[in-house]
Amino acid sequence: MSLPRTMRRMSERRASDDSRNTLPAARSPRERRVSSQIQREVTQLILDRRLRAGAPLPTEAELMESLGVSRNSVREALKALQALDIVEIRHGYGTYVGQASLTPFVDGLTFRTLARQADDTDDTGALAEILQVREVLEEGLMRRVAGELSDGELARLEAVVDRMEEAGLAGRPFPELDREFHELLYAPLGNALVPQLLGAFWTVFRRVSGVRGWTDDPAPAVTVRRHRDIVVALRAHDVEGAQQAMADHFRGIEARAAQESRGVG
Amino acid sequence: MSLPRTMRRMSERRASDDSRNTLPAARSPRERRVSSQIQREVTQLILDRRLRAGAPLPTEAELMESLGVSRNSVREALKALQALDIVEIRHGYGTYVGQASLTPFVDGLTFRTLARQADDTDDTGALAEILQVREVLEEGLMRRVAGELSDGELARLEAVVDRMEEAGLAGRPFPELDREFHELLYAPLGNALVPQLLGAFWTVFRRVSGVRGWTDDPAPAVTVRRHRDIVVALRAHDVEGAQQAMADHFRGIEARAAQESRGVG
DNA sequence: TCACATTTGTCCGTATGTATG
DNA sequence: TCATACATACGGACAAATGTG
Repeated sequence: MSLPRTMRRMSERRASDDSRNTLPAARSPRERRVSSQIQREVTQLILDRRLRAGAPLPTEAELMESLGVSRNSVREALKALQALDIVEIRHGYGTYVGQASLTPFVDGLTFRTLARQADDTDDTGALAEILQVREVLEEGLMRRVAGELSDGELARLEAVVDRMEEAGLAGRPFPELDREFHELLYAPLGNALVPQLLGAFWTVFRRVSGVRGWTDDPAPAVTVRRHRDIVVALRAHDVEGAQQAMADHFRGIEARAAQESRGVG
Repeated sequence: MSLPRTMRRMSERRASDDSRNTLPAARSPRERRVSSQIQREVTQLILDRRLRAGAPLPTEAELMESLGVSRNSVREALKALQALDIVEIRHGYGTYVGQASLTPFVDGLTFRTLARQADDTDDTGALAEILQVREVLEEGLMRRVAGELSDGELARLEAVVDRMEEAGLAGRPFPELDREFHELLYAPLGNALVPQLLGAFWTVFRRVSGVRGWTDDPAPAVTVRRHRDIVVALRAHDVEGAQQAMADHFRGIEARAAQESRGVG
C-alpha cells in the first residue's frame, strides 16, 4: 500500500532501528508525544484522502510500519480517536473511519452532570442548565419552522401524537416517540446537526435520570396533551401559541426534575 | 492507599497469575473488553469519591495492582478518558481528574466539518449548520436576557464595543473581544453551559476558517456597528430591535463564509 | 547545581481472542 | 473444521519528564 506524504514524516526521523538506545531520538521539537502525533497523522490521513465514515483504515501493523512507531503507541492513539468516534475499531477485523457522532459530547456531558450534581452548592444545577439550553434552542427552532411545515409533515406529527396517546393509555412509556416528535418537527430545516444536538441533550437527561432511578413520566396524559397543543397551534399558523405550548412542555419537565431530585431520588 | 469496592472486582476474577496461560481467563460475560471496563471503573471511581477537577487519581501501577490488569490496558483506558477530558495525564508526575470541558466536542465538530466540506454535494453545508444552530441559540438567549440586563452590565458591554472600535481603527483584528461580548451578554442567565457551548461553536468556526486561510473579518467597522446596535437596542429595552441587530450580525458572518468558500479560499 | 526517586512515555516479544472465508 | 488476518492483552525493559532533597 502507498501512504500519503504526511504519513512518512515520522519514519524519516528514525533511520536505523539500531540507534534507538544510542541516540537521543532526535525528535523534532514541534511534535512532543508520539501518541499525539499519531492521532494527528491518522486524522489528517482521513481528511487528505477524503475517506468517508466506514472506510477502512490501515491496520495497526501497517501504521507501525509506515510511521516507524511501536504497536503500543499506535493503539493508544487509536483508542483516543475511538473515544472521539473519529475511528471505529472492530476486534479481529480492522480499523475504520468513525461516524464522528456526538457520542463523546454525550459521554462528557453525562459525566459532567453526574460529577457536579452532588458537588458544592449546586444540586440540580447542571441538569437544569442542559434543560434551559435545550428549551432556548427549541424555542428558536420552533419560530423558524412554524411557517415552513407542510400539511403532510403536520399529519405525520399528528400521527406520532396519536401513537403517544395510544401508548399512554396502554400504560407504556413513550420516550422514543417523544424524541421522534421533536426530530420530525425540525426536519424541514434540513440541518443534520439539530436533531443530533437535541438527541444528545435528550440522552444525557435520560441517562442521568436513570442513574437516579426516576420513573418514566408520571403524567403521560399531560405530555400527550402538550404535544397535541403544539400541532394544533402549528396548524393554525399560530407561532406564539406553538411556542407557548412548547414552553409549557418544558415547564412540566423542569418541575418533574426539580421535584424528583428533592424526593425519594 | 485503599480503593473503593468498585475497584476490586476485576482483580478477583484473576486469582493466580500462574493460570494466565492455562485457563481461558474466565472473564465475566458482561464485561467484554478489559480496556473499556477500566474506563468505566475509573469514571465510577471519580463519581463515587466525588473527586473534583484537578484531584489526583491512582497511578498506573496502582491501577494495575488493584484491577489486576496489565499496564498497557490501563494506559489505553486512560488515553481514551484523556481524549474525553475526563482525566488529565501529566508526564512524569501523575494522573488527575480532568476539566470535563467541551474540548472533545470541539475536536469532533471540527473534524466533522472538515471531513464533510469537500464531500459529495455539500460545500459549506456543515459550517452553515453550525452557524444556524448558534444563531438560533443566541436569538433565544437574547430574548431571555433582554429584560434582565442591569445598567452596569450594559456599560460593560459598551466598553467592550469601544475596545472593538479602537482595535478596528488600529487595523487589529478583535476575535477575542467578539467572543467576550457574547459571553458577557448572557452572563446574567447564570448558566455555565451557555458560554462553553457558544465558545465551542466559535472555536470550530475559527479553526475551519483558519485551515482555509481566510482573512480576519474584511469589514471590522461593520462588525463594530452591529454590536453597538445590539447594545443600543438593549438600552432602549427594544427586544425586537436587539434581536434584529443580532440577526444582521449573523447575516454578515454567513455572507462572508459563503463568499470566501467560493473565492480564493 | 546536582543527584535521586517517582511517574508517565515508548518499545519489544509473545500469546490469545475474534471475525472472515 | 480449518486457516488466516487482525485486534486484544500480557510482561518486561528502558527513556523522558517532573518534583524533591
